[in-house]
Amino acid sequence: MKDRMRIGDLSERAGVTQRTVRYYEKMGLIPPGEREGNGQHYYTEETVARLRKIDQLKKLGLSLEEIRDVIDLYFMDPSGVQPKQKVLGILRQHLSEADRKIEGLQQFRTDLLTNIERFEQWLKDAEQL
Amino acid sequence: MKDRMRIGDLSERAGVTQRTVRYYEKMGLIPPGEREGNGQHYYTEETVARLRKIDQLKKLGLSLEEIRDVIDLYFMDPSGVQPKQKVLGILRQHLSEADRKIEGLQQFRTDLLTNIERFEQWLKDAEQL
DNA sequence: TATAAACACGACGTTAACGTCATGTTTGGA
DNA sequence: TCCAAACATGACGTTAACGTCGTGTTTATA
Repeated sequence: MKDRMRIGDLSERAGVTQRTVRYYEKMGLIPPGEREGNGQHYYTEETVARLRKIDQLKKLGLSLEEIRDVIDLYFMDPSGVQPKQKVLGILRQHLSEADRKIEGLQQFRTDLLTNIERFEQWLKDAEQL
Repeated sequence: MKDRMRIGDLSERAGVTQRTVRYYEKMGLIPPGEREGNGQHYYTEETVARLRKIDQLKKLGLSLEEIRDVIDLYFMDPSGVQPKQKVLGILRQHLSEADRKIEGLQQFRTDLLTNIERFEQWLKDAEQL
């Protein structure tokens, strides 16, 4: 609930390791948060949300690189104007890829069901002996 | 169309590299095919089909390990009886995982669409200036 | 039969996404 | 103030799924 966590609290609240936080930081997935001259990094509540969103997207099969391309849209403040038309393109691309994957998975699902049924039937038949 | 290809033809027809063939062979995804004492491996038409099916499943996000668990079902001859009840379990598990992934992807798709619309609207508004 | 093309096999290289030390500095509580 | 707990950083390790090289044997063709 604080807006000045160190990496320990952050990682615990987000459910990731400190190594992961540092890795994502270096990869540009989350903003860095150094403070003063001491060297320790301080993070805010939004970073927790970012880490959780990243985790969600990962579970959908997106790579960190892909996530880096879209993550900002989830935390866009309506003030950062720019040639972000590019982002739109990326989004559309991800959209059609998602469509492809969904279609493929549904086909796979159907195949699995068919196989299961065939298999059960075959087991039943074998029992008759 | 031959049933006695060597690795060159096989890999070309299946659209994979020879290294991939050897790797899959070692991983147990395709049956080995040595012949005589010479050392060269000979493959059949079915192996081409297997390689293509493996490629399809890969594109759905299955790992080689997962594929190894189900690939035989696609090429099961109705004669190999055994405690393959286990296979049924694996199939069911894959089924529910596929369901989860589909659901997630659809949510992701919806999110993307929302973001795209919001973004386009925002661009339009900004143009009004 | 002489060779180039094809094949076999071992070993090291590569990318992604971190894990796991090792070592040195900073912070927070008794 | 002192010291254990927390943090920073660098470096090497790990898994998956192959790529790439080097070297040595087999096959096919002129």
